[in-house]
Amino acid sequence: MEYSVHVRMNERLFLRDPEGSELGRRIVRQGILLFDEIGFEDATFRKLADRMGTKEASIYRYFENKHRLLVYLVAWYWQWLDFQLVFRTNNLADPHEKLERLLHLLLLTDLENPLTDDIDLRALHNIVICEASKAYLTRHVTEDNRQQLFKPYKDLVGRIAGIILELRPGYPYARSRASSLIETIHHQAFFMENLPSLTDFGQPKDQSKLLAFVRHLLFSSLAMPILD
Amino acid sequence: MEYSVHVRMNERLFLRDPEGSELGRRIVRQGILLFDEIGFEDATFRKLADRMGTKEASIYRYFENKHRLLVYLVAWYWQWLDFQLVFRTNNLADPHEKLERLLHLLLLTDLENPLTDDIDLRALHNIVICEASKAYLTRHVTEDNRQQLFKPYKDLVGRIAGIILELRPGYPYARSRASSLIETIHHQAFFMENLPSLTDFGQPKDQSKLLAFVRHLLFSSLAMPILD
DNA sequence: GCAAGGTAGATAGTAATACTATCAAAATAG
DNA sequence: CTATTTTGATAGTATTACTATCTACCTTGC
Repeated sequence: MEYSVHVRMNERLFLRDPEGSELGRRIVRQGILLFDEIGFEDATFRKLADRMGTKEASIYRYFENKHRLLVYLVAWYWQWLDFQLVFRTNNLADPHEKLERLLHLLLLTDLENPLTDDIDLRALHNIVICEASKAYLTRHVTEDNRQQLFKPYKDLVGRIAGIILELRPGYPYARSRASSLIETIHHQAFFMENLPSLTDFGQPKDQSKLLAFVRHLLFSSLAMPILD
Repeated sequence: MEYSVHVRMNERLFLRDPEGSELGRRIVRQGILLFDEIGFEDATFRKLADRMGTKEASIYRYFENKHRLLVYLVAWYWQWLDFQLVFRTNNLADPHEKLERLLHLLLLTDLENPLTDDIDLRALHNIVICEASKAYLTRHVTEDNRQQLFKPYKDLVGRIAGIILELRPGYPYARSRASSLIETIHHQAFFMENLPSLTDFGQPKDQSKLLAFVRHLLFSSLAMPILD
């Protein structure tokens, strides 16, 4: 039995819903591959159109600009991750175990089907690591935020914060702990790959050592009492 | 008595040493103000030239491009911070106290002279928070890294890792702990300002609560034993 | 089978960006 | 005071990031 979990996206993320047409779906899927291959900065709608055998103008009918496409992809990823988290921690009682599952999800270690809905999750994960912060590190964060473009990220952070509070009721930094956990994992993964001397996970790149680091970091902060 | 601590920069960061001429110094100082005011993306060498009353071509004689200027500014900041760290922890014996000083430095809380060498440190600190990651989140990280452009950052991380190991000999993640500390502080500072629901430091923006969070995060991870 | 409405393809064009080149004027160094 | 370097001024190119328009096509509704 196959489940098709359709992720309904915020309408302000696009001009025309890309999941509503074949061309739109190809823009999203090929966009992921292009961003992954040549990076966000070097990507242009012209290059994407060429690779797809369509025209620049057609892509502009779906997305206002390249930045909005990035925000869309990243938002999709956070919604996917949030769903995965709910699904995989569904009938677990122990919040410790839930957070353990979360760590594996964030590192994308045990991924059964690398293609979901024809979306290349490894490529998308890479984009999130390398480019996601460019989605909010702009002058128009405030306006984008007002349009709810970052809601999926906030929802995920909220859900993680909830689990943190299950494990440690009264912990006063649940949201900050959640957002910093996500960002730290991605940063360290990027550094491990590109600037390994900023980490302790030198060659050979040791995903499991990175996991051990963030696990220790997370659980030690949740175990230690707060003294003021 | 005045000290002029001249920071000698890696020669690959520029085409002509900006500290070697009046025009060069103005490019750096006005560049900081421009990046701070309108952001890295919207800044151009033309706008910088206009604001300085000089010409685009003159700036290109100092810096290959806008990205290199950013890398220069960020590298300058890390060298400044590294010096400050050495200076302010000079005759301290207690590594705990050293790390405490570091936290204050990273947050730029107690800054006696906001202008060092005519460089606006508050503006530069802001740039580091909002734009520094764009210095390495590019396709040419590896090449830039080979040219030692990130050495100041690595040196700082190495020094912090050293203090961490004083406090906690044998801690296996000293470098990752150092780099994640820096990144976490900057991320949380950015979120507090722009996406406060990702933090627990809502309005009114509470710098001291952020400090309390990272302090707890840092020292709990260094206090907790590692179980494998 | 056909009209109406919408989607995509194709071409063109504009303003801004990210540079490069050149030459003369001005500053400075020996 | 001359030689060299630095800056100013102007110009030009390729690319980017769009916007506009028109035609072909493809539904679907009747």
